[in-house]
Amino acid sequence: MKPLAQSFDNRPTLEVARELLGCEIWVRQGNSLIGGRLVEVEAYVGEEDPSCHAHRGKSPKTETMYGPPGMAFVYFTYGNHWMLNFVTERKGFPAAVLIRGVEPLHGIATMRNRRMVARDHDLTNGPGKITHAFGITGRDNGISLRGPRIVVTRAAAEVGGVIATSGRIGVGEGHERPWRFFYQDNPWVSKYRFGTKSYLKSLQSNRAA
DNA sequence: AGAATGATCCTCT
DNA sequence: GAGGATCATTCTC
Repeated sequence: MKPLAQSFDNRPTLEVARELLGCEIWVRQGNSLIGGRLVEVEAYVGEEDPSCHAHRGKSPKTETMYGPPGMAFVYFTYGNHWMLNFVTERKGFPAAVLIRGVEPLHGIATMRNRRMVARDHDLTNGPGKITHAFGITGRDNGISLRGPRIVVTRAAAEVGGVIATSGRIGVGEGHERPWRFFYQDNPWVSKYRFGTKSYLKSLQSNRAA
């Protein structure tokens, strides 16, 4: 299980995001090993990006994003959910890739116990679902993605499928940037699609509030 | 299939 | 106090 090299992470975030598709994430805890393939990601790039949490500058909350590449940036949102990000670019430049969709490869019984859903493609087809299924929480913020607990590796074999892009989901200003990358038609891609009526509606309610 | 709603709580101000 | 890079459930057609 060979982790991605630092030279992989320390590049423009859009390149890293695009190439993270097909890579694998592995989480060890005790005897259990959970693994999956990344099928949907989003890039958040620098203080100039209005959707990036670092848009308002450095704070204890965003500090991990300013750190060296190859770390896990984990934060809490909407009362229930942890979000897992892959920190990119040089130390001091805040950028990260949000992991939104994962295709389960290993430890599926454990995921089912945690998630309690009827269909396997509901196990990990969304950012909050992934952290729940993999057992990732705020305790993991700032730890390395080169192990020992969490390891991100290159794809074991060539992964087929058409790669598509779209605007980012669930964000207000900046949503129009096509910085979401995913495998078209993969069942583990999250359900909320850019451009749907419900998505546009959520934008309106965000503005009203 | 699409739309609406409530859950629920960590982190910073 | 307020703000969320969401999810499951519960409706409606």
